[in-house]
Parts: sequence; structure tokens; C-alpha cells
Amino acid sequence: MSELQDALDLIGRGTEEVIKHEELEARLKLGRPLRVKAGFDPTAPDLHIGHTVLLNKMRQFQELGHQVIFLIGDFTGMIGDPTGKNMTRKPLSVEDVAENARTYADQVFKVLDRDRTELRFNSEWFGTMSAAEMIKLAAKHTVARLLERDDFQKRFRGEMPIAIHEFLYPLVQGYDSVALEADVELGGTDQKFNLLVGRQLQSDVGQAPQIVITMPLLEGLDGVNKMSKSLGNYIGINESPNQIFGKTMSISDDLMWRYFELMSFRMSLDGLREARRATEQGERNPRDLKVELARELVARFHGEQAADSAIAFWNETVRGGAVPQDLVTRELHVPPQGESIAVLLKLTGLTSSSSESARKIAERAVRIDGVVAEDRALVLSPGEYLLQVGKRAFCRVRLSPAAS
RNA sequence: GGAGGGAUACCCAAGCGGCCAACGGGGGCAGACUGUAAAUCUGCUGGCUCAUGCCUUCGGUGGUUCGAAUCCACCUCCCUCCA
Repeated sequence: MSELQDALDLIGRGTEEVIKHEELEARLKLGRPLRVKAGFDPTAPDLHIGHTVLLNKMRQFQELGHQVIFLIGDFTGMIGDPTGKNMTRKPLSVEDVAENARTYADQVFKVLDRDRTELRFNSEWFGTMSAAEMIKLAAKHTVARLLERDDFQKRFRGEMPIAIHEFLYPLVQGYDSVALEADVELGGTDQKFNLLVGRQLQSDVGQAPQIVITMPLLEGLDGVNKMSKSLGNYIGINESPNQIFGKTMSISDDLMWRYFELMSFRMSLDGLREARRATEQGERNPRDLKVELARELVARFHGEQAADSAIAFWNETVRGGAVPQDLVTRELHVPPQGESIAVLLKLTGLTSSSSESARKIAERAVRIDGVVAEDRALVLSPGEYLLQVGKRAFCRVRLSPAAS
């Protein structure tokens, strides 16, 4: 298997579409580092792993020796990308854009190799562009072609407003590729139209048109909807090691394969095929594979050590049912005669109300020092106790009589 | 400006004078099972120092009634059609 073929396989992994494969192959054959561009609209500074699908692809290009350009659309951010919105989006202020751009940069280098990343802002060329030049750019495209875009079409048919500046957006983004002389541009499937405009504009000025690679939008923890903050089905890259680990372990066995394909660097495509076969034959437990995946993700965002302790935590609490090591004892002041278990559970935050405490006790989900509590009227006198609701919510408390 | 329709718990959605703390679904939590926090099945999913008890909830305010999420009036917001 040739080196070229290996590169093509790696680049193609998990992609939705590559336009065009032949051009990509030819460009790789040139033997020089390619300029791989991906643009980011600085509106979502708090990244979740769904956003990293694209970053991962960029990282793979870096590993193949190519130059990655992380373009922050600070100028376009002030326009507002209409993609996926059926409403006119509110433009960001200059301050918002700057702030978001900073936060972005902090996060992406958890995935990208800083040394092989060119960080650029499109205000570099648009900030100084004259009105005449802008109109000239606008002359490159027709309204009919812009209306081909799905969401424009829907809005136009539905007689929803489309502001002129929104029409300019694809052109502006496409021009970024001209300015950067991009060989390849990466984007989500929702970006396909804009990416293709870049190809056309490049041809117009005599550049070889960029290869367009679109990446799928990652499904969230529920396995159905796209990962998104608003649905709460996400794994944030700034979440704690235990959270990332736990959330990864909670995805379904089916979804795990998808995550491996899009998120893992360690698992090769061949390895993935083999793992899948072995699991289907019952030779491997899907749980063990999921642990590997969870470990890799934690390590990526928090380091190997954190990954080790996350595994240890998980083994203890989930598999072994043991009490976590790092439990801190909470001091609570109670009446001299003691406090009822229902109220204590509420005070420690293990339940949200004493009514819920009563329910959990009825469900036999509450343990005191490892023993199932059956009596919801039980009163604990001052002393030390280990309270537990379910398998993983613990709290060690020391009750001392209130001074009153 | 005119004519209709709607607002119910975290979300969707029934209910249309007492049997309503309010059907059902989703989500969430718990239990069982399991070599997983997967899958599957079951239960729970207003609050209260703990009660076959009390308190608060059905857009808001007032009213009718022994009794209202349910009827009436006004108000606020949403949607559809007409102009």
C-alpha cells in the first residue's frame, strides 16, 4: 500500500463528501505541503466535541505534513452567517468578535498542533477593501446562483426577508480562499454551498480551485439529534475528566462506532473494522472498547494522568460500587436531637427536595453507611455518616449539634 | 383595522364544573438485569422536619359557585386568515 493511498484513506476517513477525489489525489502528488483552510464564525466560543470533528480532520492533515490555516471570520462575524437560520441573524459587535476569537484560540490547540497552524483573521483583507472592490466581488456571482442555496430558497419562497448582506456572505467566505490561496477547505455539511463558491472565485482569478471536504455533524449523546448545547446532549471540551469519561461511557454501543470513526486518532480504520467484527462475534466486550475511546478523549483534553484517574474513578464507583477516594466530608450543624434523613439528603444536594428524598427512600435507592435506608422518618443523631443515593451520588457528612 | 384559534408541570400534550397534584409521550432519576453509566424491563418524576395531614400549581387579574385548569369579564403574549 502506497504512502499516497494511506494519506487518501486518512483524509477520507469519516468525511461526508470530497469534491473532487481526483483533484485531491493530484494535489497530494505535488509533494508540497498543502494549505488547508477552515473558517470559524466566532459565535460559539464554548466548544463541545461535535465541533472538534472538523479540528480532528485538520489535525490529520497536520500529521501528514500539511499547513493548516485556522481562519477566524472576525469580519464575516460582523455580517452574520445565515446558514441554517431562517431568520436574519443579528450581527456581532466588534468587541464580541474579539472576545470570542480569543476564547476560540484557547480551546482549539487542545487538538491542533500549534506549530503547524496559521491563525488568521479575515479582517486582514476585508478591513481595507474598498467599496469598489467589494462591488467588483459581488459582480462575480448571480442572484440566481445564490438562490440555489437551500435556505435562501426556502426563505425566498416563503417570502421571508433576505438581507443583501447575507447574499454577500458566501462570496466573502469564498474570497477568503482566494486571499489565502487555499488548496483545501474543510467545513460542515451545512457549509457546502459556501465552500463551493470558493472554488469558483479561485478559478476566476486563475488559482487552482480548492478541494472541498465536508464533515458530518456529530450526533449527540442521545444518538439521534445533532450534538448541541441547547439540547444538552453534548460533551464539552472544558468539562471535567470524570464528566467526559462518564458521558462517553453512557453513549449507546451503536453510537460508539461513529464516535470512533470521527473522534479517535489511536484507532485506525483497519483496527476499527477488526474491533467491530470481534464485538459482533462476541470476542470483545463493547464496554472495553468504549473505555478506550473515553480514555483517549479525556487524555486529549486533560492529559494522560487525568485519563487514568477517570478510569479509576469509573471502576470504583460504577463497576465496583465503591466509594470514591476523594470524597470530602461536609460539616453540617443540626439540632441536638439530630436531623431527619430526608432533610439531610436535601441539605447535601443529593436530592432536590425532601419530597424527593422520600421517593428515593421508597425506591430503596438511599444508603446510609452502605445500608439501605427503609424508614423515611429516620433521624440521624450527631456523628459521621456516609450518605448515598443511587450508585454514584455520595456525600460524607459530619453532623455537629448547633450551638443555639 | 377586521375574523377566528391558542396559552396546562423540564418539553410536547390531554382534560373543559367535583372522581385533578392533573391521562399519555419525551426527557430525567431510581430499581432489576448485565463483563457498560449500552440494550431491555419496572417504578418514580409539585413542595413541606416526614403527614391516610397541610400548602402551592393549569398565561395575569377579578368574578360566578358549596366547589374552577374547566364557566364569565377584562388584560398580556402567540398563531392563522382577511384588509
